[in-house]
Amino acid sequence: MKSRPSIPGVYRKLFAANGRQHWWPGDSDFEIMVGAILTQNTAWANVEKAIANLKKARALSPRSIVKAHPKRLAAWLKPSGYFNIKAVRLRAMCRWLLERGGVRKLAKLPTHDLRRTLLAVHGIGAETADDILLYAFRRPVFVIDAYTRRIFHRLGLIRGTEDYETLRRLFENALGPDVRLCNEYHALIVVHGKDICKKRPRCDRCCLNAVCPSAALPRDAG
DNA sequence: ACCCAGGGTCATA
DNA sequence: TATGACCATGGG
Repeated sequence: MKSRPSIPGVYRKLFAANGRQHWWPGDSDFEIMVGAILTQNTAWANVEKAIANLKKARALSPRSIVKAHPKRLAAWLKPSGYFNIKAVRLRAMCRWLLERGGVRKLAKLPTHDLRRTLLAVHGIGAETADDILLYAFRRPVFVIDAYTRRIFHRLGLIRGTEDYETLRRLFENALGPDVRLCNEYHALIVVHGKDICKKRPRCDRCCLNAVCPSAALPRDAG
């Protein structure tokens, strides 16, 4: 007898199987924001190398990045891929920080105002903005990523084609405004998402087996 | 030699 | 609104 999946129920399973993830990795709120840009469609291991380059050059600050030569900035970012584009995006984010008086001042804004101004920055889209809101500004925001869509589609809770805001509200309504919960939930999804509902899933070994309708099927029928 | 990774922008229909 | 091209490195 399987229990029906739910958004809070999936969290309990993920947490029970994997424990706390201690996210977001980074030594400062600014480093978290830099990581959020650099990790766009990019493996985190590559992002770490780029951030290490910035640290070694003592360039991990808004001022250093804005005044650095574009060519040199791109060179530091090289290991993270898309380095020309990310150099532009990183500069845009740092300019925004400086113009707005820094993280401390921005932290006074209500969440929806903070999101609006973040989304106005070139290179910051919905997911990156929410990464920054949740992990750098500690706002109760649920981040929707490709793993979230795939896993919850597989569980039969969503169609997977809903737009970003629709899914974000769905999750936030189901969870309530809980920073700790949003933080841990998204971290669990990203860190363990690769092993869940991937092609030819081993449903018998998946930690969501007990709540996954697809797990009862013989093969990959999802 | 593929395939993919903690997306976003821009052009086109 | 909704696809598609493009960006680019590193690990499996």
